[in-house]
Amino acid sequence: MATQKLETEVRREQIVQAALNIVATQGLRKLSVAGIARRIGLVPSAIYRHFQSKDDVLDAAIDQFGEQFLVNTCSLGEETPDPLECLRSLLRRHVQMVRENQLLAMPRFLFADDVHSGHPERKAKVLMIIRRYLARVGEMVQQGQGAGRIRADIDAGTIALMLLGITQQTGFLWLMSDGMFDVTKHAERAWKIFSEAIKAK
Amino acid sequence: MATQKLETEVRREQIVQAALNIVATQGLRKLSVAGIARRIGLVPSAIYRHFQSKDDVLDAAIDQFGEQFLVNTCSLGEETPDPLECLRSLLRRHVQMVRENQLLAMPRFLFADDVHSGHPERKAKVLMIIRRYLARVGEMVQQGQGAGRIRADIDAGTIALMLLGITQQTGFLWLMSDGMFDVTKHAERAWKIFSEAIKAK
DNA sequence: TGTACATCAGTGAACGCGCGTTCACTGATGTAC
DNA sequence: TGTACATCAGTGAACGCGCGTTCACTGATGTAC
Repeated sequence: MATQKLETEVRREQIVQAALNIVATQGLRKLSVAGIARRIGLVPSAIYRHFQSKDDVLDAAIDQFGEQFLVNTCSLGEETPDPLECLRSLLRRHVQMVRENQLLAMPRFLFADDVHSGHPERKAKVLMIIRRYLARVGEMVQQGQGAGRIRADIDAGTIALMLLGITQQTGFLWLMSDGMFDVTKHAERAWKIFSEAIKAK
Repeated sequence: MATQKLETEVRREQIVQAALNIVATQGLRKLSVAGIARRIGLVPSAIYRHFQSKDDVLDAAIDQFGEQFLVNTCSLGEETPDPLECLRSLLRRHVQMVRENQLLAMPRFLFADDVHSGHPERKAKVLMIIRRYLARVGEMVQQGQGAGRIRADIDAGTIALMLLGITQQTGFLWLMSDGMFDVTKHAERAWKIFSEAIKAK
């Protein structure tokens, strides 16, 4: 056979991305060393040239997911001046990630299995991703409250959680319907109700 | 050893309940025939006196979950006349189920693993549970719209989905925080924002 | 009331499959001289 | 420019563990006579 040789850095990226794709589309239980290897045209044992264990691959995949998930929360503040529009854009981008089957990885990491129990550090890692998201969204909300765009009598953390809730909901619907449900439309409707509720009068 | 003998009907209930508890508290991956047997003081092979396979146990556990989840949606209509109060009661009861670690079984069935892929009927079964929930809640909403208590310009299905979203959100927070987060308080806050948004003016 | 027998829940040893992991080996690439 | 050697990604066979499942056997319970 003799597959083309590539540097370990390249292979590591390929392996992590393959693992993340498998988790996002098929779930954590379907993640196998053999499956990862097949995706990038390698033999299972070749994975061990680049990672010590399957667990190490999983950890790297969670990190990778965190970056892909949080990248949007960083830049938005500068682009869009209006905090409400900012929240809306964030929701839209995450709904887009759902439609590209990227965001499903999160609940699959969370609810699947041994993210908990055997691996508390791993759970803490996922928790940190969510904390960063909530902190960033909370800042946006507080900016909006300071600017008189968002009702100041509602806890900013609650608003951040509810926005995450809408995103998670679209992921849930996308999964349940095998991509048939129009999650974009649902997200727009939910946003309409939600944004009217938090908008300053 | 010689454990006490019990009728197969009794054992079936014990097995299903044990399986459901394991899934709800530890996740689907931690569900093993040996684990189920240990919980009720049997030897693994004894399970096969009462079920043909582990898959059969899982199917029965999903059915059992569906009953426990939907039981509240049925009776509420008669007890509480006000549709808005009715929705609130339903949310409260489901938050209570979250706190008792019962409701976590749903996302764990859904996101865990082979509920999909290998077993389309199983996914359809979970889907049906959710459809029944949404249909029931949708009815309540429409009653509320007819009675002038809920805004009639919002799609009833969207409202039902958002209420489910709040419930799911509390489950997510409960899981992430290992039960430390005050999900009841969060649910009350979210309900306040949500109910104000859908209440007829 | 006592005996023989059928039924059936429970036991424990064993099997087999999937899968993560190891290990000796290969062969291409780059570097030293 | 050519040769020897070190490095290291890739290979394939093999191992071992976990776990679902099977099977022959046990022994308690209830019923027929």
